Amino acid sequence: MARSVLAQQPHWKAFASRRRDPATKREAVLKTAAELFLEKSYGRTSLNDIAARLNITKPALYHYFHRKEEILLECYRWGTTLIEESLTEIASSSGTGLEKVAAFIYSYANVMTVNFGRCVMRLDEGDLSAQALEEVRNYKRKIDRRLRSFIQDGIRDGSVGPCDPKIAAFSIAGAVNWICMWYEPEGPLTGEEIASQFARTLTQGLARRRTEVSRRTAPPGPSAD
Amino acid sequence: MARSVLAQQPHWKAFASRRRDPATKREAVLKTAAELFLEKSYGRTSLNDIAARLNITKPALYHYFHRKEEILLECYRWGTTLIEESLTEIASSSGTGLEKVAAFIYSYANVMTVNFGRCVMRLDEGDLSAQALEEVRNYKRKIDRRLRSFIQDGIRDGSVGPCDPKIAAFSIAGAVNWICMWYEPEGPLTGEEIASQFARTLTQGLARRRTEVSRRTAPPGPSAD
Amino acid sequence: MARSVLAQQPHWKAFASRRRDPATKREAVLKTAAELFLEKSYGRTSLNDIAARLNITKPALYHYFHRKEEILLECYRWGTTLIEESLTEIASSSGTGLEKVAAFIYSYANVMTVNFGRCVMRLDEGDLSAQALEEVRNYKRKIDRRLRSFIQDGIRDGSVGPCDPKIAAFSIAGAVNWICMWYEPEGPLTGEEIASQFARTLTQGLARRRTEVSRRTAPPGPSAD
Amino acid sequence: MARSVLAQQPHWKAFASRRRDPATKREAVLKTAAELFLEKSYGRTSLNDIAARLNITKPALYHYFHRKEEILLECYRWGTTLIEESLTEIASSSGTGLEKVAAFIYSYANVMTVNFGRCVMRLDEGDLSAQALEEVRNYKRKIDRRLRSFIQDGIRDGSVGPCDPKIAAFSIAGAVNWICMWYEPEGPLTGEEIASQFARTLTQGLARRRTEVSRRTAPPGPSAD
DNA sequence: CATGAATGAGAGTTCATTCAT
DNA sequence: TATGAATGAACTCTCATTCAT
Repeated sequence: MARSVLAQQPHWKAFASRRRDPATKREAVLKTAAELFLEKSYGRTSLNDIAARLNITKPALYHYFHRKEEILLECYRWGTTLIEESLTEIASSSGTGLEKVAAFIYSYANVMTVNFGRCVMRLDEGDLSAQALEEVRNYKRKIDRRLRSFIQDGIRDGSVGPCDPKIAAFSIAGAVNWICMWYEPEGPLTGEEIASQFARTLTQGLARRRTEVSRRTAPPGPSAD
Repeated sequence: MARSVLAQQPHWKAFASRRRDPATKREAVLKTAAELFLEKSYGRTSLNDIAARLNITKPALYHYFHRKEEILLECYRWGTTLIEESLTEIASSSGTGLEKVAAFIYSYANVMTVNFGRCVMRLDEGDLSAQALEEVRNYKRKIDRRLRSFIQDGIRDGSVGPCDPKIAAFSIAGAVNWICMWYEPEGPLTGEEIASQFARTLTQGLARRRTEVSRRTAPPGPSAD
Repeated sequence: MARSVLAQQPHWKAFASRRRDPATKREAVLKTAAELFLEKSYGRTSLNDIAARLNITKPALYHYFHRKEEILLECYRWGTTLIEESLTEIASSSGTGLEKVAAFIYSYANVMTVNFGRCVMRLDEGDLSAQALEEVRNYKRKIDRRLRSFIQDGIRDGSVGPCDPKIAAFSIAGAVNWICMWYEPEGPLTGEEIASQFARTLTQGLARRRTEVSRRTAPPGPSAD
Repeated sequence: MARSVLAQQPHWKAFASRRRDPATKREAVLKTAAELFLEKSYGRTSLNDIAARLNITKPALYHYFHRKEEILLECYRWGTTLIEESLTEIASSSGTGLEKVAAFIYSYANVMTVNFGRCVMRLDEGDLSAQALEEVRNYKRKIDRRLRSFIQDGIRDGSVGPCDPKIAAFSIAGAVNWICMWYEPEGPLTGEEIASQFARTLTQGLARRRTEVSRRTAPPGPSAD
C-alpha cells in the first residue's frame, strides 16, 4: 500500500498530452499547489514553483485560475468539502452525544492527514481576500457549532460530564487541528492509528478510570486495542 | 484591569526621545513586531509596517537588529524562554504524573495567550534560516520530551491510564498549541479560564466519570468551579 | 570607417521587437553593460542605467542574467576569450622568443582597445564573488605564464638579453594593460598604431641601438615605419 | 627592516589620547583611508570601515573632513605631491634625455610602491566630483608632459632612438603605473628592485644589444647586476 | 492553447550625512 | 569635541500579472 504522494502518479503527467480533460489538469494544478503550500507556505510558493513542478510554464496556469489567490481558495474549498461530507454523515447518525463526539474526532482526524484537509487548518488565513476569508470563516464556524452541539447533546443525555461546551470544543478541535502541523504522509503513523487513539484519549481523558471495564464509548472504525 | 496591549503605554512612546534606554527601544521593536507578525504573518509584515507603528523610519530598525529575520528569531527566543521557565518549575515539583501533566497544561496554556508565546507556535518555521530553525526545533523537541516523560511517570505511578505516550502527548500539546490560533487578547476569555478548563478537560476527558466524587487530580491555580 | 560603437547599430535596437533572437539580446545587454562599466565603473552602474540605455525596464534584465554580478563575470569571460584566442595562435607559431614576445605585445595591445578586453584589466576584481574571482585570477595567471615563457625562450635562444623574466614580464604586461585605462575608441590613435609602436618600444627599448640597420625582430602586422 | 605597514605604529594610536595634535589625527585618518581604498576600493569602503579601523565613531570623521569625497581627494593630493617632488628634482638635473627617462622611471616606480602614490593611479577617477577630477587630471597631464619632454630631449641629443614620443611615453608610464595594481607591501619584491629593473628593461628593451659592453645609461640607484 | 517577454510594485538592506545631546 | 540615533535616497532582486506572438 503506497501511502506516499510521490509514489502515486505524479501530477504533471496530467499535462503530458495536449488532449486531456481540462478538469483533470485543473485538479493537477490544485494538488501540486496544495503540496507546495504545505511545504513552503502560500507566500513563499511562487507560481513559477507550481508551474515548474507541473512541467508547464507560468502563464499556462492562468488558463485554469485567474489569480494566485483563486488557487488558494480552491484548496480551502476542497478541504472543507471533505470535512463537510463526514460531518453530515455523523450528524444524521444515532447515538449518544459522546459517541458523536468520538466519531467526529475520528473522522476529522482522518481528514487532517489529507493534503486538502491540512490546507484548511494550516494555511494562513491572512492570505485570503476579505471575501474569501468570510467564506472560509463561515465554514469553520459551522464545524465548531457542530462539535459544540454534539457535546451539548452529550451533556443532556448524560454521556458527557459537566463542562463549558465552548472551551471543551476548542480543546478537542485544537488537538485534532494541530495534527496538520506535524503529520507527515511519509511518517511512521497512519491516519487510522492517529484517529482512533485521538478519539479515545480526548473522550476518556488521560486519568485512569475507576474501572476500565465499562468503556461504552469505543471509537468507531477498526479498534486499536 | 487592562488586559489589552494597546491600552498600555503604546510601544512607540519608547522612541519619543532620542536619548532613551536602547534596551527599552529594542524591546518596543520586538513587541510591535510580535503584534504584527501575529496579525499579518511574518511574510506580509514589512519593516516599514513595524517602523510606521513605532513612528520611526525603516532604517532606524537596523540600529537594533541586523536583519529582519533576527527580529523573528528574537520573538521565538522570548517565547521559548517563557515556556522554559514554567516547565522547569513543574519538573522539579513533586506530585503524580497526572498532576504534572495537568500543571503542564495549565501553565503552558497561559503562555499561549501571551504574544511572544503565541509566536513560538503560530509563526511559520519556514521563515527561519536553517540555523535558527535548528535552534527552535531543538527547543520544541525539549518541550515534547518533557510532556511525554510526565505521561510516562503517570503510567508508572498508576495515575494515568494505559496509552501510547507519544500520541497522547501530541493530542494534549496540540490542543494547547492551538490556543495561539484563536486566542485574542481582547476576547471574552481570560488566560486563566482557558488554562484551568483545558487542564481539566484534557486530563479527565469528556466522558462522565462513574463517580464524580473522587477527583484527586485538581488543576493547580484558581479552581474553575 | 566608423570606429565608434555608437555609430554602429545602437544596442537597444535588439530589443525593438519582442520576438527576436534571445542570444542577440543577451549580447546587447552585455555590450551595453561593458560600455557603462568602463564609463562609470561597475559599482556606480545601476541595473537601471543599463536598462535605460537599452530602452527596457530593470527587471527585464533578469530574463538574461540571474544576478548583476553575472553580467560582470560574462564581460570578463568574453574578454578573456579574446585574449586566449590570440595567445594560443602565437604560442603555436615558430620564431625566436623575442619574436613571440613582440607578437604577444602586438596582439594583446589590440585586445586592450576592445571593450570586452578593456573590462578584463580595468574593472575592479573586488566586485567579483570569491568563486568568480578565482576563475578570473586563474586566467590572468595563465597569460602571465605565457609571456614569461616567451621571455625565457628568448633568453635561451639568445634573442633576449639577460634579465629577470618575472619583472620583465610585469613591465611589459603592465605597459600593455595600462592601455585600457587611457584608450578611447573615439580617440585619435587606432589600435593598430598603438599595438605596433608598443611592440617596438618595449622590445627594442628607448635607447638608440648601435646600428639601426639590423632589426631582425620587426613587429608583425602592418609596419609602422 | 620592517617594510610592513602593520608593523608600524597602527594609525588608530593617534586617537588614543584626547589631547593630540589634530593634524596628526587627520593624517591618521588619511593613511587608514588610503589603506582601505586600496584593499577594497573607495566605493566599497564605508565611513564605518574607516572609523572602525581607527577605533573611533563614524561622525567623528566629520571633524576632519566634510565629505567622504574630501578624504579621497586628499589621498590623491598627498600622492601627487610625492610624485611632483621627485619630478622637479630630475628635471633640474643635468644628463642626457635617456638618463632623465631612466631617472624618471626609477623614482616614479618607487612612488608607486607607496600607498598614497598607489592611490593616484589605482583609484577610480569616476569617484571624484567634476571639480576634483579637473584638478587630478591636470596633475596627471603634467606628469605626462614631463616624461614626453625627457624623451624629446633624448631624441634631440641622440640618446633615444627615433620614435613617437607620445606613444613611447604611454608605454613607459603605463608599465610603471601598473605597478600599483600588483605591488604588495608585504610581497617578495622591494621597491628598489622593481624600480631599478624597470628602469633598465624599459630603456634598454628586451632585445639583446649587439655589444653589452657599451651601456652608457645605467639606471641610478643600486645597480641590479 | 500556450509561451517567452516584459512590467510595476514592493521588498530588504546599505550608507553618507545630519541632528541632538 | 565627540557620539548614538535617525533619516532619505539608492540599489538589487522577486513576483504576480499582462501582452504579443
